[in-house]
Amino acid sequence: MNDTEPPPHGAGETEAFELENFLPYRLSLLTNTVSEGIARGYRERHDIGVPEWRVIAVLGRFPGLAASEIAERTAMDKVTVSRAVRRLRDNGLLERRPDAADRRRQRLHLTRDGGHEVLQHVVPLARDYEKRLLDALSGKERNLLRSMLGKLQDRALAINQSNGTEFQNRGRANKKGRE
Amino acid sequence: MNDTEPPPHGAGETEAFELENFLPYRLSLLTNTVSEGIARGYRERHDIGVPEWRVIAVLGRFPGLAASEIAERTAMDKVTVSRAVRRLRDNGLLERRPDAADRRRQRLHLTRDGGHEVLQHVVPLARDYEKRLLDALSGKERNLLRSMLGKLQDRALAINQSNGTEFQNRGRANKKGRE
DNA sequence: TTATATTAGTTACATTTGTAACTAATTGCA
DNA sequence: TGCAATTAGTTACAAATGTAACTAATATAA
Repeated sequence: MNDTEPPPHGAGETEAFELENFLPYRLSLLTNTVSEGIARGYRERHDIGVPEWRVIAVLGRFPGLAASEIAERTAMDKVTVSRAVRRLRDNGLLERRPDAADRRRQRLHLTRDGGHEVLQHVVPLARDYEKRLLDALSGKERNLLRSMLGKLQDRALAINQSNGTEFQNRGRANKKGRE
Repeated sequence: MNDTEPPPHGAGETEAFELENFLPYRLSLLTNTVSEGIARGYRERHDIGVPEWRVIAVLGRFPGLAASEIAERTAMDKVTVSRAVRRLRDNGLLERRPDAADRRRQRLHLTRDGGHEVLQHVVPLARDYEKRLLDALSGKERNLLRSMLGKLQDRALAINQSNGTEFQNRGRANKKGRE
């Protein structure tokens, strides 16, 4: 009905680049689908987004981290963390405690009736989603997937570093060290 | 130096949720790293972003698609496509031709000296990045990866549909069909 | 010490992105 | 026909995000 068949391959054309089979594109699709699916479990109920969820998750495991340490661990940049922390504080999900040794630094803790409650509600949802997702794979595949994702992540970082002048997927929190 | 060891496992705590081993988180990290790495190849040189690149890639393979059809094929929503098309037009990378049969619709084509040029420059970059990335895996792993990503994508869509009322990862272009 | 550089965290501004509402054209059907 | 529902695409507004600039505190070293 429309002239939508693959192209006549005129002259010296770039031969058929298939976006739908392009790994980065497929990764992006999958990530979006999965993130959306999980976010739906907490977004409205708890009025938080992905950055807030990550902060909560990390603080659940490592209470007392400072914002900059969260940024390091979550690969979010410090502004994103700062904003997430503010929202969480505004909603009573976490509190700050001044660091005795360094007055720039604020140690962060989930509140018992706020952050911990959310954590205990969301963690099972997240785990359940992950489990249901991984049920699409065999046990052998699951192991291989983890291993491959690790290799790909390492490689991607290596490529990016070898390419551009310098780059950090927020692997380090701050924009220091440049030139 | 800081009190950052895993928690004392107090009372009925949610036991150690490890964000860094959570599949959706790892997918998100990898996607961001890869997207950034590729985008650096065209962002500044051609003044386009990911949505524009996708539109160009799809039009390279399927010349004459309308914006709504691009939205279907790329899983972007129609507003994103509309904006990308406008920018590309503003920069002379593509042109519209009215559809004879349906005057709402505009058939889109890359310009020979604009869009095609970008396409022919960026496609090799993209392919090269993908190749370098996949070099981290064995041939067997590469095949398995593709197959697993397919299974996971299908499963994720299935989960999302079974969960929320309704959902489409822009798998369909418009927000029709709702109630 | 005291000047300089670094770090933690926030604020300001510009861009991007999503949702909803809108216009114009087409389709369905009474 | 002709009127309601649908579709293509755009616009308007709000929320999210990134970059740079900033304040305050600490570390470095002359």
